[in-house]
Amino acid sequence: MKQGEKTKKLILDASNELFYQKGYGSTSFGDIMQKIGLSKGNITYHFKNKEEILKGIVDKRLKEISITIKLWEEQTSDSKKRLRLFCQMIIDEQENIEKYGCPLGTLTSEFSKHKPKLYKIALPMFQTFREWLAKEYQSLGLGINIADEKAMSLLSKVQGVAMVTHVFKDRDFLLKEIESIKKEL
Amino acid sequence: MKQGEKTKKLILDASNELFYQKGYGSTSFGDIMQKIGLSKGNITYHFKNKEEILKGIVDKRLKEISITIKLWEEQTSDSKKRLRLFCQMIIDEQENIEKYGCPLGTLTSEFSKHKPKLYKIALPMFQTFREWLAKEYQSLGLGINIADEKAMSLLSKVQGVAMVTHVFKDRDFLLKEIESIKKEL
DNA sequence: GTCTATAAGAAGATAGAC
DNA sequence: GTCTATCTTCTTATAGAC
Repeated sequence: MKQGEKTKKLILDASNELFYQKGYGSTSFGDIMQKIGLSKGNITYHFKNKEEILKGIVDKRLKEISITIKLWEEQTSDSKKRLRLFCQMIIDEQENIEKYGCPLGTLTSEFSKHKPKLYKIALPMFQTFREWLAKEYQSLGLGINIADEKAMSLLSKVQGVAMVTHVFKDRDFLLKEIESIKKEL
Repeated sequence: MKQGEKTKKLILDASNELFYQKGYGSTSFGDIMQKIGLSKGNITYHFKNKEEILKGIVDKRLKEISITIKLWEEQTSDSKKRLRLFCQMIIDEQENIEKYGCPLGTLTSEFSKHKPKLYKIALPMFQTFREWLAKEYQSLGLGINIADEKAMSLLSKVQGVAMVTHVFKDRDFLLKEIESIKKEL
């Protein structure tokens, strides 16, 4: 990898972490470049503007989501078990969720009210999960509409748990509630 | 009411609305004062700083929450019905929730990651509902710990619905899901 | 109490030296 | 490619006239 590509990747990784931990709006170019030990003037050599960084992050995350889903599908062909693997993700990430909330939910929420351009960039991450969940519910014999409703319902439950866990800093709640959601599947 | 008090109330009402619709961070003094047709230089005559406006809003909302709860308690002494009235609130506010999310959830989330001072100001609104829900679950014969868990669980479900409804702009989902939550109570 | 004008600071973005 | 310095814009907050 060339030096330029290397720095670009460093900026993306640092931004991804900071956008999650502090939020997009509260993360400045200074924060990002300080984290990787370069001067902040550098950032616009690698990215035209802040929005382009977000796009880079979403691309990166979408690829990671695809890989995660592929792993779940390789682990089992049982759709009910796959849905449980989806829920398990929240348990695996419990520490980060308690501290920072859901990485998808908090980012998308930050944009949904009044930043339509950024919202459109971030939304596909959510949609990917929604569509995959609906597909798995269809495999369980549900019609396409009901399957999508069930997908939304599961997304909703998991987002609620992440949100309340984060707001009340209560990881015990996360564990109990996710287990209960898994059982009800 | 004196003129000063009148203007102060106007600022609080306008801020309350804008903080909900645009978010706290994205609402400027200019936005607020433009909404009520006064010069923006005026604002610090009535409030020391932006944080004080937030405090005023939270005070106002806490009073409204108390009144709402009192109304629910007057409507029925059946705790299960009271819990359903809590859920019904989301249905009554469906239009706003679709557009702007939950007024409590989105505000608290905005602060929870990296603005601890503002977070502490906003949190009591959530706690009020949590404690009241737990009290009602206790009335249904549950022990104090289980009652609190059930309160968290209901808060979580409702927050999830509000969040997903807002992010996907899907009011139909809200209606179906809240009705389903009510039935399961 | 409200106005206009402005200070002070932060953030995104640009320019030119090295 | 990275640095330092600077520009511009926005926002909170202040000062003084009316």
